[in-house]
Amino acid sequence: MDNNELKNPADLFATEPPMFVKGFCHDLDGFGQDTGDIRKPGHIFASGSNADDDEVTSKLNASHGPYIDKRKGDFLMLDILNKSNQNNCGCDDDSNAGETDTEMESFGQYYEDNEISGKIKERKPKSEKVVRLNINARERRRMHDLNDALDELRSVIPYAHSPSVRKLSKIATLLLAKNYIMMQANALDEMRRVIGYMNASMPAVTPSSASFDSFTAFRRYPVELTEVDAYDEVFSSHQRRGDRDASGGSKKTADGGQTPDHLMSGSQLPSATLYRK
DNA sequence: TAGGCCATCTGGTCCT
DNA sequence: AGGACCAGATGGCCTA
Repeated sequence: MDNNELKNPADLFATEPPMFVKGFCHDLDGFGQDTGDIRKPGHIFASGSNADDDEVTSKLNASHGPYIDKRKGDFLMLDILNKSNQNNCGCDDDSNAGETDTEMESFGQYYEDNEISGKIKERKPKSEKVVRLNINARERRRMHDLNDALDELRSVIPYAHSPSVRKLSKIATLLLAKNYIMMQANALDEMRRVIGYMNASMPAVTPSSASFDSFTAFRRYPVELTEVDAYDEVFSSHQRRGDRDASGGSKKTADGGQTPDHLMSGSQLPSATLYRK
């Protein structure tokens, strides 16, 4: 695509190729192939490491509730842990391991009875449980922060913010953000050309030096457009993966909802990115 | 029911 | 040593 060509911003926003996605899609494909059988619903995995914690989480957040509910669950788990420590007179040694702390026992079952491939793991002291739970909590917090940042990014991306439209997935958010940045960069570039043209033909309307500096400043940070050729390959990869939206344009969802054309045309997004709630 | 998306746990690695 | 970051594994929810 000629970068100097005047474009409809919406079209550019929708069709610019996702440069960084190639490896990502490849990884996703590999992921699906490698673990597809394991991930089928109902599969019972021997480790059970997450199962026990998930069981607790499920009790706290019936039916995979909203994001915030999961956080409640996390904090509750830590509360239980703290209570456990209090019940143990605040002692932080391992001497109290395996005692009457039934709450701790219930959600920390993994640490007690974890079984992989028939091998019983040794019991871990409570201090290790505390360390592990703290690490888990930190990781959860880190991912929550990451998701918060993604939410902020979503909030500034011009897409359908209607409550009837499901929020963008993580990958869609990143792709659209990238396209939006490229669209803005191209718009600036085009404006710069127009101003240059006007400047040449009508010296009397020369823009102020200050505004012109902003364009030259922009040129110091040129947008890399040379890698966009990879898009076709990436896009076709999406199609190979069964992207039903590959034809682009609006589509009706099962309950009659309609996705925004400017987002779906070009189909750079994974399927089921946007649909009515 | 398969596949997409997600949250979470976990162990490893790197950095301070 | 502790925290941040990362990637793999797992299971749940939802949609087509």
